[in-house]
Amino acid sequence: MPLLRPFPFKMPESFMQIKEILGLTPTQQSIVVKGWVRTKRVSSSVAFIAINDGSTIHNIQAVVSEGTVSEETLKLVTTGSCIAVTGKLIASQGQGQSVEVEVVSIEVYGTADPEKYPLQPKKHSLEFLREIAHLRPRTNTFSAILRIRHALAYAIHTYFNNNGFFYLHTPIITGSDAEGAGEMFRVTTLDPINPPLTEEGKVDYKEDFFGKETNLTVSGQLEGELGAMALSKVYTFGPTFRAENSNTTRHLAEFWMIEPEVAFYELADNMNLAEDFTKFCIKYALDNCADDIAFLEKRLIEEEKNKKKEEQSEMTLSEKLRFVTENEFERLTYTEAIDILLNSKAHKNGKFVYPVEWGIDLQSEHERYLVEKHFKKPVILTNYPKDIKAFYMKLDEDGKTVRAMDVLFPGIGEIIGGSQREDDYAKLLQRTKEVGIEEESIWWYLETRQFGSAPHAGFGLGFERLVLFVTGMSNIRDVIPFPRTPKTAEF
RNA sequence: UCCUUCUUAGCUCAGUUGGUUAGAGCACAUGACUGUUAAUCAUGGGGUCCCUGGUUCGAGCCCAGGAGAGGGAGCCA
Repeated sequence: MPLLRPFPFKMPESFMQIKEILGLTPTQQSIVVKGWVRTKRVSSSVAFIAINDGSTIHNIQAVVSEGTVSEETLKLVTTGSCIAVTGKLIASQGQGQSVEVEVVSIEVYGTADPEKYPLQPKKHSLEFLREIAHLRPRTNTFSAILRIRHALAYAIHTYFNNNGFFYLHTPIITGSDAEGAGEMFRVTTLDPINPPLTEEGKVDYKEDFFGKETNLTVSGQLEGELGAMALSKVYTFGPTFRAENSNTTRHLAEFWMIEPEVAFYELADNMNLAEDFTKFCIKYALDNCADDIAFLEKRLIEEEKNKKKEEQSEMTLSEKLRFVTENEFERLTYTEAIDILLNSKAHKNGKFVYPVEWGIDLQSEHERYLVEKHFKKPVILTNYPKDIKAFYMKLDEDGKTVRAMDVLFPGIGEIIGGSQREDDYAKLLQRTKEVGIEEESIWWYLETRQFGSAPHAGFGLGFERLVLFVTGMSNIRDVIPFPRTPKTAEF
């Protein structure tokens, strides 16, 4: 990413980041480098210090000639310590970097006892790094992931802004559990030992902070729809919470979700939006995070060497990303997908653990077969049976299926779930009753269908699943700085 | 929540049918080396074998219970 400064303001050299310094032409200009020491190599007359400040995957090399820095100071410069180096920017005599800093002086901001500092210059397992999440951003792998995560967040806002969407801030504390998207986290200020009770002996939430039961949101969609009924094109991008006891590489208790909602969009428009949007974001990362993606790609190739041949992927990370941006997503209905599965060799040979028939909720093995074996690219499945989908999805003419769509990605599974929403008041009311949602709890949602109702559609994208795909990582706990999962809320 | 695998040095792991003083690589420390690229070479220090209980003359290894972690599944984004 090029650094864009809005006004003609020259950064003082003492505040330049390493990314910027590495791009300068060396003219022996004086320079200050501030960052954390990655490695130090000492020989009798010269020492080399590799410094990183997180602005780029690349380190800058500081060269200390004999006699310039006291031995006591140099001794404090260890892996993990934080230093400020003052010196001259010169062309490097060695291979591997074009510029380096000829050191005049070093100030040690913070030492790091090498006997105790856990991140020593060697390979560490991702499991170990998860235990030291407060330090793992200092590794190449995690700094690369965090920079890509940032770039994707920026790309998301850019895409929507460029396409006439407004960023709508939906509430994080919610009084409705209407969507039924999952178990919720209770929000309360009541005394858990001695709560106020009703006459029937139940907890009296009228006494609670909000005067009713409240939870952390599982989705901003319903409020997003309210916004779309006024601003036409809106999106949310915020934290979302699920109290499900899921222990998988694809689920978090706290994650970030993007939910566009658009008035006058029907299912086909929604699919176009989902495809165009994901392609834009991935392309943005490819164009702007080339160094970080190249680093992660190299890391993956190393990792795959230890795998069996059949488990190794056919494409490198960047090939996989380019493949997605350059090919059409395959679009088919649920019913067509069931036919493909029924006619598959896997089904005929009894390879599927779960049986296939019209009406089932597709299992991971079925989705994987469609995406990874049959089509070998992202797939959009539409028009699912109404019984396995949410109450707010628009009923098809046949009365059996709804205008739902799931976007399935290789390796990740469902990355997007969306639908055209039911805009007919009577039908929506009917569905809420069928599913057992109390009318009073979402009166405000139902009312939008009575006052100027309009066809509209939207979807939800799990941000971490997108980051997972772009970084090529395999565990969702490694693409969020501080993961929240069952039994884990450290840091 | 279910299935399954694992837990031995700071990290990654080996440890034979139960048998003396538990090993390796990396990391770290010290020394050597005139420019290194996670430098190289030499030497050295470093252990609650996850916890509790049991079997046994004897347990890192066998048994029971517990805790934590990984992978898969379900639920989903």
